[in-house]
Amino acid sequence: MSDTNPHEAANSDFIRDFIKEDLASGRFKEVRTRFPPEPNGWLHIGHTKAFHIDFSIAADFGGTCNLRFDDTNPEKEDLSYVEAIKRDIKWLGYDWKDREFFASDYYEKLYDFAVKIIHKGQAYVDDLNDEEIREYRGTNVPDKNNITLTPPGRNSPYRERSVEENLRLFARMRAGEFADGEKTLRAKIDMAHPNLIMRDPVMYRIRREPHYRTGTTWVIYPMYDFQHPLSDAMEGVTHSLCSLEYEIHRPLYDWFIREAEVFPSRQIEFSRLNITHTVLSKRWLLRLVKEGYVLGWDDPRMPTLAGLRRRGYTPEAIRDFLGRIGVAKTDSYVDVQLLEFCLREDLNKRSRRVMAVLNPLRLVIENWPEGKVEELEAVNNPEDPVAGKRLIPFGRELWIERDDFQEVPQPKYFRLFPGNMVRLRYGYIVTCTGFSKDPETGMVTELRCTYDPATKGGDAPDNRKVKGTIHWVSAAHAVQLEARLFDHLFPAERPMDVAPGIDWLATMNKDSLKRVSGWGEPILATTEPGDRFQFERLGYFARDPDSVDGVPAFNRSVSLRDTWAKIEKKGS
RNA sequence: UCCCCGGUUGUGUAAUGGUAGCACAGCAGACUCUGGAUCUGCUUGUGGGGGUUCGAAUCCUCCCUGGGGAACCA
Repeated sequence: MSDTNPHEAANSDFIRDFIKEDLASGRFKEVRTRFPPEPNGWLHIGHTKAFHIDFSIAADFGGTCNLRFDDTNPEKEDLSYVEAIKRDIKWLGYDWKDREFFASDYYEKLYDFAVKIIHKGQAYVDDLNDEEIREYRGTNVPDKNNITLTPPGRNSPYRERSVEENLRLFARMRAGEFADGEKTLRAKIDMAHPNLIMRDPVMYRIRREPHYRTGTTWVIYPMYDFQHPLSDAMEGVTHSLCSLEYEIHRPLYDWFIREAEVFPSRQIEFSRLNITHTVLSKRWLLRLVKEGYVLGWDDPRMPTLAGLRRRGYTPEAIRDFLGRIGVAKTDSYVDVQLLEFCLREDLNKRSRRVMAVLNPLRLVIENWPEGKVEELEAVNNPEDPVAGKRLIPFGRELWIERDDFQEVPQPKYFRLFPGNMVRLRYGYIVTCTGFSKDPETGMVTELRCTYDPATKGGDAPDNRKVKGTIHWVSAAHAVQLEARLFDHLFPAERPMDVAPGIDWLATMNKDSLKRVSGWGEPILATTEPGDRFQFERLGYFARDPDSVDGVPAFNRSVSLRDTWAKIEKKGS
């Protein structure tokens, strides 16, 4: 990708500073990074921060970034996730060229490294089961209430097996001579280490589970802590960038590199992305899907890349966002409004304008001849002259937005009310002469206006001030459409911070999707899924792949900035 | 409890011993055939105490406070 984002070019960050030091000191001669997704779920906006950092830093330093699937857990991984992840990364505009790797391709080499470490007397086969391991580690009761002490762990009774016995046992583990969970291979480090990660971590486990790539070739699988540093080293990764949760794993990362005597990759950690009104936890997102709170992983309300894409987000907007949020070690919560700002800014420049009415009210122009139709010229995009112009039909009966009429106008309201004049965008200036009401409900059913023939196109030859301009659609030519209006899935700014004892699902916005039926310009009948428009005065919309009974559906990607809404809110 | 890592306007992020800046949000105004866009201006910040220094967001120290960790997941 050609990176033109000024924000990331201009700013330095602590990772880039480290890299500059490493290059200056000669610790590394080049920069290689990697993005290591586990193929067990869909990519969301949080992951994009990680791979944006990996790819853009490599690009900044003239280096490369590998895509490596960290697929060492056969129980959760699947080829379909690999495909989805690749599709999403490509869509965002990042290119790993031919550097596509799989940790599962390294199984044989990793096994050899394990043997090497056993030879050095730094690993042993343990017969303890998972519960016993935890107990021996000295912390059988994880306690968030800070009551328990952390005693030093105790050595496993199998810790002092001879190298020969360990070698023999490990080979038998691989050969499938033991049941799942019966034995593990553990690094022999220090059971009294203050960092519990270092208390003889498990390197290999036995699991008779077919792997999506290696099938039933293996019954032992390497653990992340063992596999990751060695995979990095084998690929010559200089800077292994990951999120803060791995910070306490770094001593172990370095330990395996030292003991295996391989390329000294360096791990650097940064804080992961949080966004207000959004959850970015795989587990939470899975529950939303599984329990039907959303329509699927690609529901436009989801923070998944698939969801954002369907919602109408552009790769450019997301990349701009990623350049603006920065990189640091502070736990951060980025305002979702920044993401929305980036989208508006991008879409404002590039999307065609079109008129659509989503809450229709009939307007009749009393002095317009029955049956007469005129074609009026409209600008496709005032921000982009190249986008050209189009013709839209105008007639005696129009649909306008119900909100654009008030029987008794509130202060500062300058749209339609009895006696007031507004401009119909690209049409004529009209004056409201009356309206009808449903006697039962009190709802306004129809508006009547007269038009001024001298104002064709919307220009007032006498320079009279017309404060309001409203959008409209000719009723005789209107195309029916469905608009899907979204609100945050979570009303709380920080939905993950739920009070103890409260199920976060109970805090969800029950009304985050509104489907409304409306009318649009004729051109909207010929759109394709994925097409993006600005519906003037309403927001940016993207045509959804889905449609009901041939009525095209449009997702509101983001609303327009709405100054009036603020005025209205203050007035109430 | 122990170990690790953080705390700069509402939010995010710069300043690497020398004028605390930028963006979003917010507020006010200008302009406008989208109450859009654009433009202008404004408010708000170095968690606290002590120390080093001519000078501290930055270095030292104590405290306060937030996050992470104790999987045969990654």
